[in-house]
Amino acid sequence: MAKRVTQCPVARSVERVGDEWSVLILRDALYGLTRFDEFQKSLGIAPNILTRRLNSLVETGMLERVQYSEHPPRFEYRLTPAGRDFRTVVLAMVAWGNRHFAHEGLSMIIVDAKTGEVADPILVDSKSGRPLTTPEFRVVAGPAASDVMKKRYDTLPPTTSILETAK
Amino acid sequence: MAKRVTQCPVARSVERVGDEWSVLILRDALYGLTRFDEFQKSLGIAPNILTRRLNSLVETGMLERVQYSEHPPRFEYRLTPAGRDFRTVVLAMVAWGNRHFAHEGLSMIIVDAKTGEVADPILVDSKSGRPLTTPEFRVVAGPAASDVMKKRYDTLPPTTSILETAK
DNA sequence: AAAACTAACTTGCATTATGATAGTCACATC
DNA sequence: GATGTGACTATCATAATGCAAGTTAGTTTT
Repeated sequence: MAKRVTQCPVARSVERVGDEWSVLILRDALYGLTRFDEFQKSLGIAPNILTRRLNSLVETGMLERVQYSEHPPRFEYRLTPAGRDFRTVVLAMVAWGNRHFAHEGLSMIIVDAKTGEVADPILVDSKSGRPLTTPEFRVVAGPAASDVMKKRYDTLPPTTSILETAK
Repeated sequence: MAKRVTQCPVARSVERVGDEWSVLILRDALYGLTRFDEFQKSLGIAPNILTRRLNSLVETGMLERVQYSEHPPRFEYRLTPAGRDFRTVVLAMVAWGNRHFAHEGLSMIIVDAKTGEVADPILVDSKSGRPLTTPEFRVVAGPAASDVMKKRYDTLPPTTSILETAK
């Protein structure tokens, strides 16, 4: 895809993790993997592709390449704060995938570390605690929105919008 | 990427929306777009690519191709329940993007539709209302997990894991 | 001290996907 | 009859991905 100059936070996310490997690499990094060959074994990815993806994740500020041994020279890839916070998106994917594509039962769940009770992840407003469902909450242009973004997200959508209104 | 047979809900999500356009198409569909040329104009995507992506989203159960006019024959792409629920992942991306890549200010925000107050989206457990942060919550293998998944997610990670434990 | 091993990559080349442009087809409207 | 619209398909150049093999800098084994 051509490089885009966009304000949309979704498009910006896609620029960073919008290929087929980056999300899986970050999933593994969030799980605790840090080394080149760990990722390679876990993902079955070709080494040249892994190199490219790791470099791009470093460039976009998701990972950091850190030398952890001088003799021999060895490197590991550590999550940056932004990369660590990508956990929220991964967990949203886990929850969504479990809701719709786990016909033979759940193979991955989120549980309370102490009690072991299964958690059911939903998005809420941190202040009010209310779930971010439609039509109670809307997506609108923010203070720094460009004219294009304003035009798009401050007017009513062309047809019934799910981001704005329940169908 | 080669077709994978995996249980991981993250990988399953990536199979469906792991290319550079699908997430943006779904973003637009969630906004309310349904027609071929609406997507084309909005995204600036080549028509042959759009055809392929729409077909793949229909195949994977995210969209439905529905004829809304017989004379002339006209079609639109409607979100399935799974596609509509993908809103949760998109909102997680919006929140994450806003937290880390909106240095010049927010261009897209989620607000209370009535009061207009800005919402701050976080993931919580729907039952207890507690935020799904580490180390209070862990990701573990579920009842339908394969041996590979069990081995991976029921044992302690190789190094400190963010999915499991705070760094 | 040579041989094998490990981690982290490159290089070369075939295959596949993407992207730009142009063209098609069934209608509808002027 | 000419032009317009919606939803594409076809062709071909460019770019990305994938596989296999090779490289480099060291460490460990025999």
